[in-house]
Amino acid sequence: MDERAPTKRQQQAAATQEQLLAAARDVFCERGYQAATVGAITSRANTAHGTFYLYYRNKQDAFAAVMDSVADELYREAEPVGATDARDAIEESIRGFLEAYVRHRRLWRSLLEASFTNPEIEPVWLSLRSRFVDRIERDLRLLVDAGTVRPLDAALVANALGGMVEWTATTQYVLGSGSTVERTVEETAAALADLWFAAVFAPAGAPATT
Amino acid sequence: MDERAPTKRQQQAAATQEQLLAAARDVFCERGYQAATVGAITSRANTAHGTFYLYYRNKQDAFAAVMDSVADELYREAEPVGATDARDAIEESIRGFLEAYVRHRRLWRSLLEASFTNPEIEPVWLSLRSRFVDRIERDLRLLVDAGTVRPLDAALVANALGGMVEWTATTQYVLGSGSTVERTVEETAAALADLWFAAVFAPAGAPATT
Amino acid sequence: MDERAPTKRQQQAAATQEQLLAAARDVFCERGYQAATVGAITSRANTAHGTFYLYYRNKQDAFAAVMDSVADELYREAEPVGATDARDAIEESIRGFLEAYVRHRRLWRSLLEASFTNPEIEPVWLSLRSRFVDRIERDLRLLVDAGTVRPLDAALVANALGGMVEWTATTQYVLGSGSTVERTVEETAAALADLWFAAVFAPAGAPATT
Amino acid sequence: MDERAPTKRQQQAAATQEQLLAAARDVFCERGYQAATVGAITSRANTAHGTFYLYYRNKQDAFAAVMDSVADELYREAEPVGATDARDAIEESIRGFLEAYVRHRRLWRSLLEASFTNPEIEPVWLSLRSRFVDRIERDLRLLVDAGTVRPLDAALVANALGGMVEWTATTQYVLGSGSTVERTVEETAAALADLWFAAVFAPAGAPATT
DNA sequence: GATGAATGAGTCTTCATTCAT
DNA sequence: CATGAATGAAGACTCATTCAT
Repeated sequence: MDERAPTKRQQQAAATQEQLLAAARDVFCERGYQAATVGAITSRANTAHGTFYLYYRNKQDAFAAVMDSVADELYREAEPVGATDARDAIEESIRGFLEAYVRHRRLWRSLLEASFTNPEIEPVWLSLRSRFVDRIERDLRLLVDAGTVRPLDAALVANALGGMVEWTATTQYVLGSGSTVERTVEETAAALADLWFAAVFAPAGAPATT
Repeated sequence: MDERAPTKRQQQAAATQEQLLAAARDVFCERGYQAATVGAITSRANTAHGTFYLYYRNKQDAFAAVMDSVADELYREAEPVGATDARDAIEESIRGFLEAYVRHRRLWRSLLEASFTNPEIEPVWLSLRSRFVDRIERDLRLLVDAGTVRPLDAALVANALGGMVEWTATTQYVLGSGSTVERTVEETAAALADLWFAAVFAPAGAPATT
Repeated sequence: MDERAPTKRQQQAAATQEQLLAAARDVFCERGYQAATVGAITSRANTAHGTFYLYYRNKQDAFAAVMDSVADELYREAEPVGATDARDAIEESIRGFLEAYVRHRRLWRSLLEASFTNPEIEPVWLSLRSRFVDRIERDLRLLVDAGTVRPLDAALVANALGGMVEWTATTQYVLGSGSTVERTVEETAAALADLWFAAVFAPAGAPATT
Repeated sequence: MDERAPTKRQQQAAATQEQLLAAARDVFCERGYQAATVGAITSRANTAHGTFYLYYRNKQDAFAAVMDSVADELYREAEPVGATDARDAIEESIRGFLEAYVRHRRLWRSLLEASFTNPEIEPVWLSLRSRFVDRIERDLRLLVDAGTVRPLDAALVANALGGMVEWTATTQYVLGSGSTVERTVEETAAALADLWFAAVFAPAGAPATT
């Protein structure tokens, strides 16, 4: 009976929730987590204040919902399809990530803010992050198992290299404008890919110690 | 009049300021930035509430003072004296950094929180960070100029490698316990040094593309 | 049209109202008056929120209905049938009252709470109470008219003695556990009957002034 | 140093607290417990909203303070000095109590309301009440020990007789005007004293059972 | 220099009630 | 009859900052 018929009321309700979600995303982008208020969200969504609490338990809950709704975009996995070359695949992948990151920089900033401010948000962030890191780890493991690269602590290395990219993006594109290195996404992707490739595909033996 | 011999009052004042600074450090460690209150600081310092404002303009200012007072410890530069080997020098340097980082993890967390929450704190963090990154950049530049390593965008690479270490430390030691990779400082330092060395000292030509 | 034969809809409606009433009783018992919410009642009754307002004007109204529905149980009049002895009759009556009181202590508590909080409930409580007090008054009046006891202000005395029993029950069985006197219902009934009997059947003349 | 000199600031602080206490008493009288708001209290006290929280943890705390400050008046112990006659002493005592009760009827009502609404207030009420009941119990025990009256369960009887007076006062003077018996304090005191005296000083043996 | 009393803006959250469907 | 989405008023509490003493 309730299978196939989104009642008019259900539609309206869904629309309301949608409005709230969109409003929340906007407000979190503009103000960050702390400075965002439920009032700002509802007034932008053109709903009554109390309506917010019909759909979200509290600000935190709404924030988690927002992050969830953009998770795919945030860590668009830029699957390096068709790249015949490992190095190109890496660069392409990094560039895709950086582009997605830049596109949502405000939201990223809010997520980091929320995670550091509010311990209950941390898991949200970590799970988002692990989608990215886990894929790296998996790929590394394959390379190691195939003997293509020297033995590596896959989990640690994935976290380190993923962190390198993530943190470079953060320092360059999220934090205080121009406070650090200023490079285009292209340049940055190329340089990071270079480092990444060199780090992973280095010859096994203790490298020549200059 | 204020040349020689600190007046008794001046001594008193210095002592008071010292108490406030110590109290502030403790409180920021325990509660983080947002959750820290001026009241908590003054009551731990055994001073009146208003006294705080004699020495610091506001919470932010006190936080900056705290971070400044521990800056050297935070980024102890573990100058790899006597290391004859580049690889050893890198590992030693990274280990020193990680150790300092772990020792002050609470304060680091507060600093990150404060930076993301409060734009005015960002410069404090960036300047702290640049003490570390700048040294890396300088060293890289020497290597590049000497032709020891392939040409590199020193600023970008320094930021990336520094970020790799910093962010690995953050995810492993600062964030929600056990949420990610768990390795000892030793293990982590070794793995990071390996990556770092490989990344920097890779042969110049486009490496063999698997 | 609505003479005979309750329509199916009417039966449905009656059932719904019954569910709401039962749910309301449970919720008032568990939470008291203030803390009870319409939402808690409807969700326990498995009805929509709005349905509540089809049958009750508001929370107050539902509460009155609940109290009305249990009125007989609350002040079960333990008509002391067959008691040949006045004293026994009194004790039996008191015991019956205390037992009923204890059985419904939660609801009593709610009623008192509601009466003190909400002036409109007072009449509900007073009318419930008067069922009890009025019977005492009537009996007293009979005794006075028959010359069996000394002249008494029947209304006042009935209120006083009734209140003695009622309030003893409240302090012993309704309020904060163990905060006052702790006696079994038996013991309490016996002692109260003793006082009651002595108070009513005292010799007329100014009693011996010790 | 802080022995004998109420600083000007301390005086002002004390005055502020005094204003808040008086304002709170007024507001609780007028609106009852639930309906009283911190805002109403501070605006009547001509202080900022936050000032309230300098002196009281919350509404409950302020209420307890109010009740404490009028405790003596509430249960003025009308020590029946110079009464040569037990009966007169009882009546005088009861009258004193009723007068105090009537004088503060609004506050009593609030206290009952608060006790039933708010479990944490119960102890406040019970301790106030016990000042009254305990004295009765003590006196009863003396009479029993002296053999002047028949053996009685002093605690229970004190609670019952005290409750009789208290509850008569409540029903007659506190609850909905004119809803029950209407008698002057004089009349009520006389009747209650009569009952009390008869109940306590009844002859030991099971009295003639009509 | 130090004190600490006073300020008051700012936000979340609950819930009785209504009404379009 | 029943539903349940939407409303919006109402209030408690915190805390950075000031300033008279």
